[in-house]
Amino acid sequence: MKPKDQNKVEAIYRAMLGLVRQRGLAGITMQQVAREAKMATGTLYIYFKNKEALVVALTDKCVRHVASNLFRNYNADAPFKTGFATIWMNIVRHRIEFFNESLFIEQSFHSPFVSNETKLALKKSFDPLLLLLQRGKDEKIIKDVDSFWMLAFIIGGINEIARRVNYFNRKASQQVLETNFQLCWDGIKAA
Amino acid sequence: MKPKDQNKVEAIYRAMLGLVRQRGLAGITMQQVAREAKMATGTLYIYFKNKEALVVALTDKCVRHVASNLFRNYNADAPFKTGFATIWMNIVRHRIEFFNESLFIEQSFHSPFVSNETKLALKKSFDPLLLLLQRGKDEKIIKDVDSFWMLAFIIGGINEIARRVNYFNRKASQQVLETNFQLCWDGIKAA
Amino acid sequence: MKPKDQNKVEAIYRAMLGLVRQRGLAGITMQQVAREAKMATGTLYIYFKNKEALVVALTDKCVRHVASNLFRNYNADAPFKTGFATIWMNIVRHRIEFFNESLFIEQSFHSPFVSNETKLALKKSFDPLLLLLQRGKDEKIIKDVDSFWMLAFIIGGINEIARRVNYFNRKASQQVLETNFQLCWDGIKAA
Amino acid sequence: MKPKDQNKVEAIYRAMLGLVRQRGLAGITMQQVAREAKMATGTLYIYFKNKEALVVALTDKCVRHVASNLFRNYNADAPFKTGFATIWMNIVRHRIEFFNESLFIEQSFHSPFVSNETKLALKKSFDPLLLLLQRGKDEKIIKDVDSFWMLAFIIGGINEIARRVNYFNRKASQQVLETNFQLCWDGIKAA
DNA sequence: AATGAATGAGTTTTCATTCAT
DNA sequence: TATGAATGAAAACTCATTCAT
Repeated sequence: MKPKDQNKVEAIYRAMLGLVRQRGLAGITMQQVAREAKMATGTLYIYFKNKEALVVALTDKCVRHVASNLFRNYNADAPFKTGFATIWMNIVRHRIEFFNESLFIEQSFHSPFVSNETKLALKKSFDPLLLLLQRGKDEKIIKDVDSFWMLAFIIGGINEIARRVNYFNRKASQQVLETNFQLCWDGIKAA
Repeated sequence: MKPKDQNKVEAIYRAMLGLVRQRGLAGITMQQVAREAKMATGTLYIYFKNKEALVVALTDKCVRHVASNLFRNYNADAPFKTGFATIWMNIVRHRIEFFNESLFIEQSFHSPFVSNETKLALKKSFDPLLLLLQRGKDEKIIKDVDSFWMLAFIIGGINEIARRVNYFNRKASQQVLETNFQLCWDGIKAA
Repeated sequence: MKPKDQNKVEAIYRAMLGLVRQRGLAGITMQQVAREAKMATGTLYIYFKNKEALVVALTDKCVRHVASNLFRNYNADAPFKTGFATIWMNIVRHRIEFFNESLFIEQSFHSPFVSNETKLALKKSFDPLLLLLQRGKDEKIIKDVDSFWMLAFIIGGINEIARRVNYFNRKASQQVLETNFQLCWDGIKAA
Repeated sequence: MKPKDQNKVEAIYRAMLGLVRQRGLAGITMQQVAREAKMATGTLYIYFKNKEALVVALTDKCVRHVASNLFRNYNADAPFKTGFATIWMNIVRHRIEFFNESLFIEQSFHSPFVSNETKLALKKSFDPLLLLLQRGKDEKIIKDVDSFWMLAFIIGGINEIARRVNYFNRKASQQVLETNFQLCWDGIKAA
């Protein structure tokens, strides 16, 4: 009586994420995943019906992971800048630490597998930030710019930091992050 | 690779770029490319030795395309802000219009095909911008922030604009671009 | 410009039929079929979407083949016994000569692939015989037995002849067939 | 094969027989058998060395089952017709009731597992009937037709009755059986 | 003995590449 | 050159069998 092993699922996920970075999502073979996760190919199919199911499940997990981290320690009652800085730091740290997950999400969103539902879920996880931006605009703290584009500005900068940390093997010290936050903040703050 | 018929080559490139967006680079088959380019599979191999050669050639082309557009109309002798705005607009317009090319570059950089040389070439195409940023810092017009991270800030915002235009089917009017430029400018300009 | 090759389809069918006899339907691998048909495995998939499609197509073909042979040379206006003998001989000869097809039909009917439609088509191909039996009963030439069971009696005997010819490697001479027909005829004819 | 628990063995046999009808012998997986027999896959291997051993054992059992039923209540000293009718009824009833076993025998005979010995055993189980037919011929009660073909005629009709009862879900009443016997009898009886 | 997850060889299917036309 | 059927190596997936519990 051997129960299904949650560690195996984790190992499979870890293997996928590691490989995506090297080969790109569709360049990955199930054999590679199995080898990387130290199990037989057949075992993958005990845990996932097929490759598509694996991709879908991992995408969902990554999307939920993002959502669960975005607003950690965020207090909606704190002053605007405090709240915004908290979220900004959350996102940038998540993106850096779990860069492979972001990469995986991006790639899987370009595969024919992932549902619009999942795509929407990712988008909706940013809603509280949109709410906060609205409040900032109401309080005249930040510029009165369409939140869609302001979010682009904020997220874009963050993404690129994470990308560079990972691709150019740079360390993002607290100092660096604060400097970068300053650029972002000066960009959005009301004149 | 005997480009007797340059139209065919273009058709193949166009097919690749269109498909990458839908399926991701590695999800593409040569048959799909051929069908999309309205020719027989065998014909692809008249123009390109194999799939790798096709990916490499297209990557090179896209990288050269970026480089050739970045500094269009840029006058190194103009005032800093004028020059910077010119470049910023060049990049954002290129990224929006040729979004599929950017996507392709990103994906092909994750494939085992593309050489470091090509990757470096892309990086180097931004050198004049780095030069300009240095001048801006020297002239105390912009903040004294490591150009590596300042570039991240600038490019990140631009990337995200292009992404949103394409994924959310938004129109980026001159108005929108100027507003976004303002955010960026306020971010980098010296206090 | 090489057109799809009908000979290939025939070769595949022939290979399948030959193999079914040795291994049973589900014991056949696509590789075996390909080897037997003297082509590469991949080629099978040019002609048939997958194994199931191949089985279905061949089943249909065999069923249509039976139907097309049952009533060859049959003249509905001839005396009952003449007509009946014609059909009886048609069936027995078809079953003997194309024994592998019968075998294939039987096995594929036990697979999860084949539609009820196909099964019905086979059943319906016997309708003219049922009609003839009815006439024979009306004319008091044959016994007044439910045609369903009378058909069982007729067909059962024929099947077993074909089986024995093939399994025991016996020759079914005209003489033998006539003797066997006599058994059948004496069975059904009115007292 | 340690038949500690005969119930398990029976359950496995029952599962096999049920599945063969639906999927065909070679379409059956050990997992399906296990599920159907309400036990774990591993358990099958406690009772049978491997799949082949299971098929062989069940085939033997089915063949022995036929043999044991053919001549039940048969009295070699009774008049010919009485004896023949007894056997005919035995066979038809066995074939109808244990149709899945007949099916299984037929399919397993087409697999590479079953030995010629087993095939011969089945054939030999009909010997007493052949003997009886010879007596009938000697006594001029039945036609002087090669017993090989006369048996084909007799068995063929029986097989088809069983097939139709099972495939068309028809009930074979005593009445129906007697009618069918009459067809057979009229076929073989001397002119 | 019983279980069912794990294994990996074997099968089905795909796809880059070749080749006859 | 252009075609697309043919090829066969490689990928996805299955399943008989084993093994730790």
